[in-house]
Amino acid sequence: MPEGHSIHRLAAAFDELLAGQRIDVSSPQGRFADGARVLNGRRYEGSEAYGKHLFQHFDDLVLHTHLGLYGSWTFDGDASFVAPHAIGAPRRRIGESEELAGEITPTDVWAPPEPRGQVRVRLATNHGIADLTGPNQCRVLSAPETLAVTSRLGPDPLRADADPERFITRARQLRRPIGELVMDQAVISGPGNIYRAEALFIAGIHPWRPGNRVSIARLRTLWDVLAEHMKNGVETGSIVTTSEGEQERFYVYQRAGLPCLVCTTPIVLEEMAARKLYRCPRCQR
DNA sequence: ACGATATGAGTAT
DNA sequence: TACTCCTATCGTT
Repeated sequence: MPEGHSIHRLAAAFDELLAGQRIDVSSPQGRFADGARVLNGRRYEGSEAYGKHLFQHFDDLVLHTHLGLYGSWTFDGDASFVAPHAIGAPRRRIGESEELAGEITPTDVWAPPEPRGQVRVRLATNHGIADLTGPNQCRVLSAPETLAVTSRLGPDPLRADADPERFITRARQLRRPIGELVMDQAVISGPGNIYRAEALFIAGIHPWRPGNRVSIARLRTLWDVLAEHMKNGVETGSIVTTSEGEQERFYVYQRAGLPCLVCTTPIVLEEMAARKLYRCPRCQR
């Protein structure tokens, strides 16, 4: 899935492609027919990403989506729609994986493609489309309802308004393992299973250590590591947490049984709160 | 044709 | 801790 960095990329992409325009909103699959009718023809005012939540403002109404484990947005359009992209090469898909958009010729006459698979929502202009499949949240909210959602989220390291002290204070109050707290969106919003594993490794923290037994200094380091790597994820569109020169993308994620890149001890795979947890038994204390 | 899996999270027990 | 939701993909029969 899309961790927080993907959602921030989406917000930027939508601002660039749709802001200020009237949008044709439909639900090819039909499961969002009512919402699509309400939003259809409204002006796109802007996007906001908060943790893994995306809020898209259509006049006074908000399309709130959450991609869950396997949701994704797929883009297609003519050169004016897809070509310029503030955050790197145009991507056809933002979700489980991103692919480079195919070759686009300015002279192409573009026509909207048939929806592929279960498209819950299609946002369309004359120049392009964005199709949403597999979200675990997709609904229309008022502004106050939007605030009610974000007010339950912990600070998002990718947001300028994030307060790391809120994360540190909360973590220090809880006895649950720090590995669980990093995945708890009420404690810190945006990180998912990959950033969890990798940041705890880089910060040298044992995932099962209770939050209230991780020092303030190490929690601050953990926040900084998360912020640094998630920002890199926003810029590049992919998660790579290893240092330059390293062949692997990850230190521990999906490396069960393989030698730790730092100390060669085999990486351990366990289960934590029904999710896979990877750690180095020697580097993380 | 199945079945397992996935970068998530709410609700029930 | 388990079940539920949502979908595509890849491996195995």
